[in-house]
Amino acid sequence: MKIYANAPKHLVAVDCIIFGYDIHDKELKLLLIKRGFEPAKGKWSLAGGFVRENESLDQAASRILLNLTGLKNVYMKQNYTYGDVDRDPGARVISTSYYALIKIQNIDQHLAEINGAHWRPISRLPELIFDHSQMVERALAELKNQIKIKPVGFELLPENFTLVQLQELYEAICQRKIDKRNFRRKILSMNLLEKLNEKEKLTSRKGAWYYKFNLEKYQSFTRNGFYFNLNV
Amino acid sequence: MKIYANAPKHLVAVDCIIFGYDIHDKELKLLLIKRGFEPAKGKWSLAGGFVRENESLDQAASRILLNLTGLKNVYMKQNYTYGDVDRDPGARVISTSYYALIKIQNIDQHLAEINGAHWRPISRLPELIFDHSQMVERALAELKNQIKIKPVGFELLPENFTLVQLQELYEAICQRKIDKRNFRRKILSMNLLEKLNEKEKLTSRKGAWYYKFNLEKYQSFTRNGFYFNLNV
DNA sequence: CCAAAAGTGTTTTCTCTACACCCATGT
DNA sequence: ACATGGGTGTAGAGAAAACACTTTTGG
Repeated sequence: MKIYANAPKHLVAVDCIIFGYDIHDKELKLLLIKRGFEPAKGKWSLAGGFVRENESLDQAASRILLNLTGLKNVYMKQNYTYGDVDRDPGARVISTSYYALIKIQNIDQHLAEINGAHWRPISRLPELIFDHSQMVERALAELKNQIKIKPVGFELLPENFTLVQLQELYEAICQRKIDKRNFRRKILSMNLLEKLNEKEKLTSRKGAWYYKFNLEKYQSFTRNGFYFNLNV
Repeated sequence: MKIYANAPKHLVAVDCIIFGYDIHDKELKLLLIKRGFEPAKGKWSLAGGFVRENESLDQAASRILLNLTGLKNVYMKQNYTYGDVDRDPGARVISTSYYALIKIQNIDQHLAEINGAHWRPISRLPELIFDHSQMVERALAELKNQIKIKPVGFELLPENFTLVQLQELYEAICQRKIDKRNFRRKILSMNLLEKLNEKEKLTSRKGAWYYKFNLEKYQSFTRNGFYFNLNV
């Protein structure tokens, strides 16, 4: 039962698992920061911060991401709240994790550098402080699920992308090889992609057609009971 | 970036969405309480309470459930954290919701009564305080997903149950009619149910065989890469 | 013997998977 | 002309869905 007076108060933080995808080396990456203060100074951690008096958790997460990357209006999703008493050796801190999907090429390099942020491939992460590795694991598990049932993969790609690149993204996240013909049939049959009159010519002589995701179509299909489903 | 000193502190609460299932009227229910204090005294709400200094969020949720129902070792799962600044008009409170699946017949009636707790069918819920309706909605959505991919339905049934009862539970949660033959074939083919030498004779002359869920089998199958999947 | 609920198989449809060759182009 | 990556269709297997009658037994 809630009794407002005399109820204890707690430090509440938000930690951001910032995913990016590099179309060139075909790897899913995390934006990590070198912690600049005690405890655990110099160790790798997620981008985090305390929740202020007059901001919601969502706002805190957006603020932290903005300060680190200069990005607004990014796909972010709350993931889990970590509340063990001793999870942070500095003090009792309750922390809610959010994951963000960003277009890696859009971030403000200068800002990121100032804050000691670095991209690290998900397959070779350094040791992280506290329970941050667990946060990453949980977020990655959710991303793997989400990408099959919601068109969130496009948040990680440039506006225009080729079907090869899209497939490589799915392979990087699902960590398995996908059949090219089956993949293309499935994604194209949803009618969510718009074929552009332009080719990507850097990686092959023939060139690959660019596509882009059509959000309007997706939203109108969704209103009619359509469900995204890429069962890869 | 975290700066421990001078960071603001917040009231942190836990709210429990307590699901129960009545095999007789075949309805999914919620255990709600009449709030005994201001603000919103006399209104319906979820069971909640503030997180103490020396307990984790999980422990707080278990404590609240125990105090209300007398039950321990119940299936509980964290669902979402609600952090809008003005969600509680009494003060700024950040609240993490947990849902619990309990066997309705096991609760301590006396304790529940003292605390003003009442079962209400999910289909005809009263208006709830604050954002509690939203909490219920989100928890129910997750339950609908979970019940298809994890054997959590059994948490809501008595130890021994008939296949008819199990199907009715699925129909109540998924809110749709399920084909009897397909349902039985799927659930039995997983080899998780043990047929008992006893019949339920109250609802029919022929009687229906009792079954029980075999947790050991489930765990050993799970270790071998088996996934529960009742695609209803 | 009849009412009421439990229990039981088969066919059809659809979805998923596996698989190999031609195309376009820059050098 | 050839090397390189892009693009394309079909057949077979397995899963899901649709469907109706028989069994049991208390009264």
